[in-house]
Amino acid sequence: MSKRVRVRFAPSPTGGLHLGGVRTVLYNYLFARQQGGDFILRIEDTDQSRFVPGAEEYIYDTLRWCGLEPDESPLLGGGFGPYRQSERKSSYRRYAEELVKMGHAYYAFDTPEELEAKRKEFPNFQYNHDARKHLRNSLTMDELSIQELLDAGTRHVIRIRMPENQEVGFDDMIRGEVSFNTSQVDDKVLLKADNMPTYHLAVVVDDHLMQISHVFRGEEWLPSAPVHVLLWQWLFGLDHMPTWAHLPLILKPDGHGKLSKRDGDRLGFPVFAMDWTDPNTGEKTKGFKERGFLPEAFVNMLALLGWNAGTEQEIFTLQELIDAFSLERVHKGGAKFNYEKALWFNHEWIRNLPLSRYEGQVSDLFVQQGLNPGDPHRLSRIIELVKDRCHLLTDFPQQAGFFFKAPATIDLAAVSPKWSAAKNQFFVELMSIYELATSWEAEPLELGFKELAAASQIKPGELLLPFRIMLVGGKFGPGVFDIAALLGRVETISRIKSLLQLLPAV
RNA sequence: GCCGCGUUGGUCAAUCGGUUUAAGACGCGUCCCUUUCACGGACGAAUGAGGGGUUCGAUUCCCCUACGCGGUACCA
Repeated sequence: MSKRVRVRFAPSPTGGLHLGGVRTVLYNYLFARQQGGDFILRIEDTDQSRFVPGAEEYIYDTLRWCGLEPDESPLLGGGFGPYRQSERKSSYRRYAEELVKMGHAYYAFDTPEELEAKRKEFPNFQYNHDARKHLRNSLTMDELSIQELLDAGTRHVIRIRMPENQEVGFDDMIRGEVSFNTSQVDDKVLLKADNMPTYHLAVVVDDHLMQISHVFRGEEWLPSAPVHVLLWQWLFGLDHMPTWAHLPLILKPDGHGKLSKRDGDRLGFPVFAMDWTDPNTGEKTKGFKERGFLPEAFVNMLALLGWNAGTEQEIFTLQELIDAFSLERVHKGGAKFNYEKALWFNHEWIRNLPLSRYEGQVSDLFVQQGLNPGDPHRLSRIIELVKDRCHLLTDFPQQAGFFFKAPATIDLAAVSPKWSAAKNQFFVELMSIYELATSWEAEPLELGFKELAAASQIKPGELLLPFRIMLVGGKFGPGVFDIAALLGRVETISRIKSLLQLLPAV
């Protein structure tokens, strides 16, 4: 009885993929891998008016970046293709016709304009079992005129004929028993006038043809689930219907409602996985990738948004997620997205991942900022030194820029109020000592510094901050002597000298 | 409006009727460490929407109300 696990992610290629979409991918992927099943990517491009060039490629790129690659897709192919619904167009009509023959669907000749007018007249208008009695469809017209219209090629759609007052329920993996009364759901269009199926027909037909065993989708689909269940019942039999799981939504951090790309702009964090530029409007939306997130952290954070292992573990590798994941532990309620926590996840991953995983990207980031990363070995030491202070990959240039270029801005106010002739003298002497230092390492540099301080009768604490400002320009960064060691003799002395010149004479 | 799904601290959340003074994490506050900023450590503030039941006993089960969200397209 146990059939092979086959799950699918079925996005509509209309723009960038946002958090919620990627999380749906993730849960599909985790389940498939854990169960030794297949993860399929199917492109739901049945709405030709919403075609957006590049959106499909964006999906591939995003899945690749996240490391959530499908087993079958339009690109990869597979035994159940084509994987783009527009290319399966010809296969849908016969199912719709079959439903008409069974009496579960009907032709409707109302034009979109007519229906729009109706909705304007009656705000609560629904094309349901009641309304259909008064509209232009094959239920209200005689056989002959229907045939005439059809023969004449009159534009029409095929609608599902929802039964009256019937309870349709199913067992949701996350929510348990869910049921709806059919009188409350209207006669959804199954086949559009352009012969393309709507989502309702296409999911059912394709999930059947592709032998999908489990469907994980957003909670926004719950209200139309009875349509899908009925379609399964009539077309392929309830025994073959996939198991459903409706995922909770990801909500705005403030206010209310589903998280949308607009919230990102408004609140200053990414919502899409990667940067996306709408080719039609030119509108740019920022992505987590370009913002400086590691895919490991992004995936980890998403997994925990609505699911938890029931243990105290929060940092998970993909493999650990595959092993620990379970639908039973997915929350029912929606989760408000928390960017602060996302930053924390990224910070953890920056600190724990081997440098080799991301030093190339950090190097690129330096180049983008006009800094020359130079020797890779030195770069690694620098990254190692500052990574505790970086929540994002993009924080590195800010946190370590002074290693590659003398500070552009100098926090003079941090030193000048307490500046004195004695301190000035100290640094003049320090330069001579460093000039002659035989070993340019952090420890001996610190030792020389402190011995001189003692000899000058100044507390080292009074001198350390000025020294830091000289080298770094501000009150941040790793230990000063580590910095001096990596900066080298020439640069260190040069920076001491230039600050001394900026300070007021005393 | 109607239908559906939800509701534990500011946020993510554990608890699957009974050693719980209701975990843990993020964030926040205080302190320690650090003669910078972080990291780290210690401590702290902060939670079961309201009302009825069921039960010896409810955060846990049921009902009602409130609130939130979703849906209500020839979009997905």
